[in-house]
Amino acid sequence: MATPRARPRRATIFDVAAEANVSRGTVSRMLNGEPYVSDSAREAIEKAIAKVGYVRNMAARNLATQRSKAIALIVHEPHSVFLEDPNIGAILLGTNERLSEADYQLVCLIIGSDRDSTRIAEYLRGGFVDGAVIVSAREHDPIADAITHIGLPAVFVGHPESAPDMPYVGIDNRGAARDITRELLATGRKRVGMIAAALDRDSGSERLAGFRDAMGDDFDERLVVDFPLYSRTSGVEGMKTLLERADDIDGVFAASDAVAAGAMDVLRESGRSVPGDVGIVGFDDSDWALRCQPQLSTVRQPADLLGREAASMVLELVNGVTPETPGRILPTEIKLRGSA
Amino acid sequence: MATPRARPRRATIFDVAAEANVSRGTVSRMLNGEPYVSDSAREAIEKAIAKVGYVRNMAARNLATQRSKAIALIVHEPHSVFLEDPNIGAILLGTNERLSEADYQLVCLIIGSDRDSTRIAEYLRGGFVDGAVIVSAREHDPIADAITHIGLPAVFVGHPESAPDMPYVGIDNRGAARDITRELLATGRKRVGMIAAALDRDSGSERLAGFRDAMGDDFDERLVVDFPLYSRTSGVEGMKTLLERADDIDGVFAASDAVAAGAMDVLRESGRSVPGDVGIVGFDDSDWALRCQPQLSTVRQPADLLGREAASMVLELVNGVTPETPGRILPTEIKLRGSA
DNA sequence: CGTTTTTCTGTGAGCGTGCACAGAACGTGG
DNA sequence: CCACGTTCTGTGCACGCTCACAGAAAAACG
Repeated sequence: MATPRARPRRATIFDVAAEANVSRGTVSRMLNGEPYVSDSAREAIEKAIAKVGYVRNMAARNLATQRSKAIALIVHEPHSVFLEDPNIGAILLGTNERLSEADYQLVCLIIGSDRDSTRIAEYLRGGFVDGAVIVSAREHDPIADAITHIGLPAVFVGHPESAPDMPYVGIDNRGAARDITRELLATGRKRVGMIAAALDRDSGSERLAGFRDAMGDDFDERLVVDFPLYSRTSGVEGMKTLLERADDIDGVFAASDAVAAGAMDVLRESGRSVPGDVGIVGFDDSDWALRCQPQLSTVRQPADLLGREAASMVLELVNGVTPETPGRILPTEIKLRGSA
Repeated sequence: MATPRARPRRATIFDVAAEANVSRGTVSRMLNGEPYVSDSAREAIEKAIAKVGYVRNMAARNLATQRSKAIALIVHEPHSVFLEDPNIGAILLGTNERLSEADYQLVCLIIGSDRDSTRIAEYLRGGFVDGAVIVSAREHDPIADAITHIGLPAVFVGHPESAPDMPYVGIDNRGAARDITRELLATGRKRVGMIAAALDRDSGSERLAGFRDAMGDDFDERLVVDFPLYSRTSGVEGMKTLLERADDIDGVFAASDAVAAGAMDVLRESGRSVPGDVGIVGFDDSDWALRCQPQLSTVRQPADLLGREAASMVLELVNGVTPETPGRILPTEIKLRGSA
């Protein structure tokens, strides 16, 4: 394994210049795709680069240009949710893909405990990244506050009320929740409840608002329960509570597919059939929806596109383009399957 | 939103030095926790740092020290698997956690298509990262080859035969597969098959080998099917094929929980009961295992610890410590639930 | 063929830090 | 009070690159 520190000195721009019989300036220009490089020089440099095996030293470049060519993806979720919620993974992939195309790097900052919060804030001020995509920010999220304070270009996935002026990309949670609830009602349900989740986030509170919209005068506060997380466990606990409160309940809107899956398991155990006795609808159109028996009627949200779009917006901000609109709303789609 | 490029000049070590009436050298020493800094200087510097709001410029530091304080996590999987396979998320979290503790950053490199492969290799030679953790490397993976060639400190999660000398952390796939298969056999099954997956990876081929070990003379090649991915779809297709080949099959070892879940769905649709008519066991002990009806008997593998351990090993390598053992094997555990 | 414009090239300075070296301040023992 | 070791501090240089500027070469024009 040789001596560990023994990696040979890497070739620099000087070596290339010497090999190609030109100056560093010319090499630099060529590398950055600037005009005014003669064909002969270009050719010689290309050969020299191949010969000495040159690759750019990014630290040096970053220092000189004062940018890092990296964007942070900030995920503020407990680890369990990070694993369970497929949206986060999809957003990550979408963001990563878009950034790769622009030759930027994705740096993952996963905030599990609040203890991490200050460390991350520190990091963001360190010039490691040129911008940030913030996923699943809570209202009054300390990280979000820190970022607006630092003035780092950032885009939210979702639209927290506590950061109204920040650029964001999201979906119409309220409208979609209203629509899917109406679909549920259209199957003739009389006693409809909701298992809400994550009310400290815009997605959670908006979905509840949409449910309320759809229910109108039939809205019954006692048929709404809420939990901190979009998790299967929330669905299990929520459904149990709802059944205790109203055993004649015949419709449930779950704040996410994972929640719905948990609820369905409880219904099955209690001897109720879906959709016969109880109709149930979810939100996300994630893996969970297809794994349920019967498959879940839900709202499809384009999580990967949210990531892509957020990445695009950050890149614009970083390059000094002020976006024409403060936020972008991506379309959702109702997916009717067997569960309601 | 002011002018985009107008972020004020950041305070440097010079500003701190001036403010504290000492020289940059002293500030630098203090920052790096070196000895020989007087208490009075230390105090003055601390105050100055707070006053001018100084944070280290990492680009400069990286340039001077020739290290980046970042480690790459290389995931070579199609996007669908990245989302579906909970192991990857868990490894990511474990790695991230350990690196954070050591003040290193995680840079995610997700290779979806082979097109990315060369780009990533280029990146790794660019000095962006001091080391790498490689997840789910195939045999003769081009990235793995590139890394060994570059001489970048790297640790594999898993142990591809094509990179026998690289440090790795893994589990005893073969032994665990053998044990779980024996559990299945112990329930009195006579016609037992396997839905294998990812035979181009050590985990996949080892699990098949373990199955073979357990079956001994009863091993029947026709009762083994294999698919490229550890996915639910593989389980669905695999189970269909197995039923066609032998409709009296009464036991199945699925190469992962996701595969098992797909297989169970097919069994249910075909009117067979689990574990009554067919016993089924999986591998991973992921979310999937608990979501099945009945819950899945499987092998628990400590994915988060694999990530942690890999991170620890990379950090050692980066700091010039040659690990006493080339690889570390973490223990697995049989989890018996209702499915067999 | 001289002059202006355009294209191309080389050079110096600077980005913010770590590190090695030289030297200052401080105590200690003779 | 001098010599000496220890603790502490300041300075120059290097890291590898980009950028602005000035000057050379080539092209265009009258």
